[in-house]
Amino acid sequence: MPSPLSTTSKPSKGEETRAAILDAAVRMAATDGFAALTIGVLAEKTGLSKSGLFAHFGSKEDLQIATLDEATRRYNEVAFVPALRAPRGLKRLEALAENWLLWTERSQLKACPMMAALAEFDDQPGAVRDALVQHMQRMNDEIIRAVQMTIDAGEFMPQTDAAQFAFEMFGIVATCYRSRSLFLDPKSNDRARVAFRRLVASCRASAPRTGA
Amino acid sequence: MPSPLSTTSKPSKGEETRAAILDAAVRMAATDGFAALTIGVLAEKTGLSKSGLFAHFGSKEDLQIATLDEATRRYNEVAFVPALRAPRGLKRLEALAENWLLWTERSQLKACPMMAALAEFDDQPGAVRDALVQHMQRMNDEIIRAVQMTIDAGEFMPQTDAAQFAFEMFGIVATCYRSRSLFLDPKSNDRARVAFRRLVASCRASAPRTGA
DNA sequence: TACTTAATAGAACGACCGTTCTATTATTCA
DNA sequence: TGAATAATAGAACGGTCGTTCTATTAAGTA
Repeated sequence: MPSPLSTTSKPSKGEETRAAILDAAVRMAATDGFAALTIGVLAEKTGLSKSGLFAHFGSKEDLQIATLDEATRRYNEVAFVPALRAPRGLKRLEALAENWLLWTERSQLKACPMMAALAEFDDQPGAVRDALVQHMQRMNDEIIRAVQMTIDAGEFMPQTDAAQFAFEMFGIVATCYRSRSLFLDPKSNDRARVAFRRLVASCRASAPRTGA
Repeated sequence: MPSPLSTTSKPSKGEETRAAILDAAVRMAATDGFAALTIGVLAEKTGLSKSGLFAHFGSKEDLQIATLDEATRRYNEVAFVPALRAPRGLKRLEALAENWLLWTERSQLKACPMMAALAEFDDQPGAVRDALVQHMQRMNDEIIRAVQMTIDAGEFMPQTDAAQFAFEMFGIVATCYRSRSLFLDPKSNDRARVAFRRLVASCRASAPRTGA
């Protein structure tokens, strides 16, 4: 039995195909939603047999969770970690927002798999929902930390409610994604940026300028 | 053949059961999502046979659209129309926001069926998605109208972007619903109200006060 | 009340679902 | 290279899906 967790050393054949499956799964969840993520279709798309694919995961539920984990890993890789290169405070907060808005196209995904998961599992109890809540909770906590740093840096007013800020920032990004997929509105990104600037302005320590 | 559209005159037996089916369908879509809205389960829940229920709708797709229409009808009945009793301008806009936040519990629904539909159909082409886009477009237009009235009343700055306001207001409400179902956060409503006040404040014609 | 039509039940369909079992083919490692 | 083991294929399962057909019961109407 190979080590279940992917190590940095040479990947075995099984680990390679598993990675290929998850790649297809993430792309598929983003495009068609988790409901369309059936084992039969996924097997066809990866050139495997149903049972061959199934053997990599003990159950459909495990496959869904693994897909969720992989999507989170990619978000961290292309959006969160790069934003940490920005200096603590408002600069970093802005980088977090911008990277969050753009991470799907940077990952060549048609939509955000996390948002798709949110939509389909937020009211359906089970292990998938639990995993999802944990991922989103962690993301939310990271935003709160970044806001707190901005307060500590003196760029936001000390009475700024960090959790409230995270709530609103999440809403702006989520609505941007929805506006893209539902209304196909090319102005979605700019709308989100205007909203974010408005939110930031209302928390600024110095006299907030009302943007255009 | 009875008249397909429900009239105000005496309802026939068929119309009665159809209404009962749609009532169960809306409640079920809100609670478990549209994916769980299968004909078998719905038949069981209404005490009908599968084929008996099916006969009321030509197809599953028609059932989904009818469920969407019914949900919209109820939203208009308990949220939109009552808000029109408030005087044009900011008062009405605030009533729209508050009623939008509270319409599901006033309708005894566990969640918002429209938000559930948004999540599951926003990227899946078909007649259901088309109907959904139309409903949401209409809602959005109504908000834009209300914002424009607020501008005309001199309560918002003339350069206020009404479409941008609608975008952000939609995001606030949507995130509130998600925060309720995903994080089960009892503070969700208050968070949404704070966000809405912030949005309103940034558009006020007189000097905007930065709320708590 | 009789007749027409609407409303519903029941059985069956092909398709796909997730899952299990067994067999066969690759890969790994001594 | 050869033995142990991992990776995959293929067939089959019971279950549920949406849908269709035919028969039966209920409702509306002259």
